Amino acid sequence: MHALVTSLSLRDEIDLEEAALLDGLSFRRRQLRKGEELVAQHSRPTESCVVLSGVTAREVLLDDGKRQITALHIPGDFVDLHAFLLKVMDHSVVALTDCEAAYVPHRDLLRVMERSPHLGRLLWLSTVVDGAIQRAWITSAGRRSATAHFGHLICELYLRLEAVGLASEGRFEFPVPQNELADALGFSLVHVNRTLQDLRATGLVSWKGSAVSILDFDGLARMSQFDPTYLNLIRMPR
Amino acid sequence: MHALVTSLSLRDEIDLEEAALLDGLSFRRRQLRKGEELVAQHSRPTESCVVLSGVTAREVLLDDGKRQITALHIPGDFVDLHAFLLKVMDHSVVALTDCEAAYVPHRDLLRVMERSPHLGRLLWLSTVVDGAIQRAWITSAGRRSATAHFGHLICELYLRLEAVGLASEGRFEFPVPQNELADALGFSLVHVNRTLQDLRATGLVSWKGSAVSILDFDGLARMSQFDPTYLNLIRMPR
DNA sequence: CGTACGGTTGACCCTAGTCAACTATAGTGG
DNA sequence: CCACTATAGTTGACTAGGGTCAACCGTACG
Repeated sequence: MHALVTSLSLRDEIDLEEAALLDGLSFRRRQLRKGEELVAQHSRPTESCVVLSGVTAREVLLDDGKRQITALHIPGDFVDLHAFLLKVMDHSVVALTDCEAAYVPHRDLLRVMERSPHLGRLLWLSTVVDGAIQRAWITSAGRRSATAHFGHLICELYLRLEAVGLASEGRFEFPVPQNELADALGFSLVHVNRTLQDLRATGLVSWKGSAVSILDFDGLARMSQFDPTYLNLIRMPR
Repeated sequence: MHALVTSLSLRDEIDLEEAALLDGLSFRRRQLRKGEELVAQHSRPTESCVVLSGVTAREVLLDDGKRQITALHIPGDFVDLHAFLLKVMDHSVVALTDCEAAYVPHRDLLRVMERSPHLGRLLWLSTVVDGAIQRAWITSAGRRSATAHFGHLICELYLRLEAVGLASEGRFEFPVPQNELADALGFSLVHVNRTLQDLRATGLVSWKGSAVSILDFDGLARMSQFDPTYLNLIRMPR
């Protein structure tokens, strides 16, 4: 599980011994096609899942057929560490693109945490950062204009993808249709389309197919009231 | 810190030795008047804060003066355990009513976690449950009608308050003005008022001043698509 | 060349925001 | 006891943002 070393070391130094512990974790690898479930709602996972490639989403399906995506996950993200403590999944995790995922047994995670309380804290941290992102989403949904909401998400995705080497110079690939963006933003499909046009019109963003390009990050961040603090992409002792 | 024993034992058995560890935690007690800050944005706390009485809120202030409340906290809740890992607060925590709070030094928490990995997991769990609640809020904001959104919040508050003995028989005290509810729900003040009138008209809820009464919990839960699973108010080995 | 999927547009309507006034209630000081 | 004030709640009128429906376009792929 070397992906975990990379991902956890985004936020704190990992020493050789710790890296060896993570590298030695046993896991099972799985390929998923777009639309497949990585983790099912109401299941009681005994392993937790790390995204290796592709984009995945946490989704809640309501009785009336509506869907809300509550988080987007990119390579390196631990997608259901919660289940380790919550035991029962209150939502499902699905692949928005073809994906590769690694499943690590909970008992192995437990062993790592016993041997290294520091790694335990870093795992904890990754769930806490998820929470911080969710707070930003709540704020966007409640109090930001549609363009600011969308722009905020683009800033967030860019920094997260850049941190794992999947974005640079303002550009990244994001092969997720407007349909799914709508469920992440809480918009209708039509409104996503129109808001995106507004964003293009500002000259801050270009988005063609799956090629996203931020033409003026500072400008986009300003108009979206985006402050990257919450992502905690800073290496410091934790 | 006996409040912690009560609160952590909502979700798992706590044995005598663990209870003694928690009871022995040193802390400083503080009284707060309505409107005062428990934890300031951008601060780097060296202690984490447990609510002993009153209602508190996590709030984000935007540049344009708008405010979003991203979480409500009630007695027993650990309000900024995150800061233990995030280091820098990306939001503030304020008292919505007069409050009492206990501040526990991080180094003492660390010691407890070293002596009892199980308690460490339960502390972790409390942040993970916060995350689950935030996901429910995102879903409400994005995909539920105004009445369902509000109703969902009422169900959530009731179960959380009931779990700590502050609600029973469908009734609880919630001395939080519509103004603040608006910032929690992402509504305008006027819309809170009108949505509350709609809720009253359904006959499911009565809300007079600070006296909230759920007249038909199942009915309210049904119309709000409320499923209590996410609150994890079940005692099981974690 | 047809089909499927994703993106785009227009027309219409409803939900919810804004502004502004007004009421109710509790607390305060004369 | 009665004004006076501050806070909370309520109402009406108007408007803007965003949802819904339905059609249409563009492009990749078999």
